[in-house]
Amino acid sequence: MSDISFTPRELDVMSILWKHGSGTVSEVRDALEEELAYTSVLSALQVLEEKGHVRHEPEGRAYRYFPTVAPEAAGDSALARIRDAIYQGSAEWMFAQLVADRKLDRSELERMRRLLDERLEEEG
Amino acid sequence: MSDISFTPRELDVMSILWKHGSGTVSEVRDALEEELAYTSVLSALQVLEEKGHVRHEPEGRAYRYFPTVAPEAAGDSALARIRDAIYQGSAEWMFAQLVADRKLDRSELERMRRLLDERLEEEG
DNA sequence: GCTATTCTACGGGAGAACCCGTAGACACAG
DNA sequence: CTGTGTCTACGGGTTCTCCCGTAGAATAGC
Repeated sequence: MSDISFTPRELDVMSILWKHGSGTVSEVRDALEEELAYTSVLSALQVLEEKGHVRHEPEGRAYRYFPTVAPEAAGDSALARIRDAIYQGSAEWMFAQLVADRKLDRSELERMRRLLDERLEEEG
Repeated sequence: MSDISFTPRELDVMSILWKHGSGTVSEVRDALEEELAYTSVLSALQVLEEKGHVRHEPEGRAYRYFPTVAPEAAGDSALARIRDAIYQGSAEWMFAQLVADRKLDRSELERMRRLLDERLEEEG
């Protein structure tokens, strides 16, 4: 499996691109929580492009950047890493942690159960 | 909440300590997949200690290192980070990814549902 | 006692990550 | 034409990460 991973700052930037679908340097910069210099954000995007996680198209005088990696792919990678390293390979244990979160309300939990039921059905 | 995070190598080391409860430099070194020099492993542990993720006790001539952070705490941090950055804050979406994993067998899925049911009960 | 082995402490080098300033291209306003 | 503003390219400085060699202390073996 392609191992997709990001540095903390790269993840910040990718998160914004995933959220908005795409972004120019200025848009990413504005969406970023921390205030970085324009060129810092540009650098981050150029590095991400070098690594193949992002591509760009000219738009007017500027570039518009698009993610080339789906969040699901990045998520799979990240979750597998956590499962193996922190939960010793136990998806169930990780799941238990997830479900233990007090912030989850009843409707969310019910939708989760529904997802699980559907998954169990297709399992046969 | 305290934001716990590890570099890739640090995570390798912590994973071993969590798995075995504790470890000397040699033990960690032996358990590591990649073959590192003895002093490389020592360095990693010393850095982890500096950061407060690990402590040590003398044992015979050597030091025995103990994690000071529970895997659950690290897991919570890591999962929250993934949820917010990759799944745009949606625990449900992340959950769907988790459950979609084809490698999960029926009994695992059923135990997950049981956990979910218990959680729903205590939700009232 | 003497040697070999097994530790830790220390320091440093290579490379990645991170951040930014400057230079130059381009467009637009006046 | 002449600023003024916005954009990318480029390069460099700083810090972190990662890895390891050497030095020296302590122990074990003989």
